[in-house]
Amino acid sequence: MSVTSLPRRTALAKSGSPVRDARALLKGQQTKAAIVDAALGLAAHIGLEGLSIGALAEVAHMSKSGVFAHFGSREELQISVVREYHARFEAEVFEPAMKAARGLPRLRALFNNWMQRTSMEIDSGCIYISGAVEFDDRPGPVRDALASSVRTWLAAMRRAVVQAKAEAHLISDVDEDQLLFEIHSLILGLHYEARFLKA
Amino acid sequence: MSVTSLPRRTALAKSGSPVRDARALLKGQQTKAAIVDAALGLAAHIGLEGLSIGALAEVAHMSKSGVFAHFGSREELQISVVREYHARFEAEVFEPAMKAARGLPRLRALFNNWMQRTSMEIDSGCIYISGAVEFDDRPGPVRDALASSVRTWLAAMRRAVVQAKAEAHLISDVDEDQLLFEIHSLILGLHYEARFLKA
DNA sequence: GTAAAAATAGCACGACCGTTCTTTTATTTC
DNA sequence: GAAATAAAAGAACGGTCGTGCTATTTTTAC
Repeated sequence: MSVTSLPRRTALAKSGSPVRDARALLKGQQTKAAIVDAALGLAAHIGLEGLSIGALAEVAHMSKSGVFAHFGSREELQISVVREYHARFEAEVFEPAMKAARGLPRLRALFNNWMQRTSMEIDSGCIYISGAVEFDDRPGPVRDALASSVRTWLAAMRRAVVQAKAEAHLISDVDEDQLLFEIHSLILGLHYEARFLKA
Repeated sequence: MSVTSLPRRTALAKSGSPVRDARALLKGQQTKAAIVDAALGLAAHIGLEGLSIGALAEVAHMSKSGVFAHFGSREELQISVVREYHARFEAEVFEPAMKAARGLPRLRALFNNWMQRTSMEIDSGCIYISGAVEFDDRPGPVRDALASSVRTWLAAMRRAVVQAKAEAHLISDVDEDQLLFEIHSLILGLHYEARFLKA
């Protein structure tokens, strides 16, 4: 079995002996992370709505009920996927750009990272985009989690625009919200062309 | 029954008495048109993938098999919906704009009609956008029909840009494809904000 | 009006879905 | 080690799906 060969990740547990807490995750948490990882890969291709527990179980080499037990409902699984996507997006797009100087350099870094990620997602898809289409008419916790993540990211992007304007790196009468909207739109256009109209 | 109160549409039949041909569609064609109409309304909300024959039958007040018989497969139904959407898009966005003067006026008219339709689709959705997300990883005749329709429309939009440049309504060094891309992107941004991030 | 043909309904199928419950296995605690 | 506990599997449920087959009804043709 390859489970024991997985890298042990440390984490703070809510209670219990501090000895274990400092060493590794419980086995359950470990496989749960592996399931979410597989689910994210699957959802990126076929969408959050297309994500089925049966297909996920097959990919994860587990039984349906084994997978299910970790989440309690399909909705909770979808939310876990959204949260994981959010974390990776932040780590890959947001955080590296924070090393750039405040103002236009940082705004450029953010946009470049965003574009680069979108380009690399050509064969996997962005769940902020596919999820928006799938859940724009479907209220509920999944949509809420999705919208919350997107709004968090757009707010970060907006801060960068405001700062660039404050640093006088942008002409003074630029409309922050309009610029943010146009940046976002270009990403959506890139995604559409690359994913759907490719070749 | 309201079927007889539907507007009778004339059409060329493949054979048979010319007397009937000039008067009305066969009953079958009539209800098929009604089914496609209902299917389009349904697909606009829940997507082409979410469109199920059972749900459609309920909306159309028919049996599943009654609906199914008109298409022979779910795929054929989806393609019919795409074609119907294409026809309406053309009639609503493209054709009225052709009355505007060639060049920038016509380009503006096209863009305005496009924007207006997108705005009115806030509570129904655009299947050129939702379909792109649903089928970007799913090759087949539905994707082909969808991509063909979108490409036809984008090509028309591009012609308008080229003409506007030829009429010297645009500065001479504008890149037609880049402008087309930016126009398309703005529509996608509008759709995203209005449908998903609303309120 | 009657016969041919088309349209629709009814029913059943196998497949997959999310979920629940029970049993077995693996892990942790002492 | 053994006992306690967590994790995973297995089987079954009711439901919906697309689709095929066979009647029945409605529409067309003469």
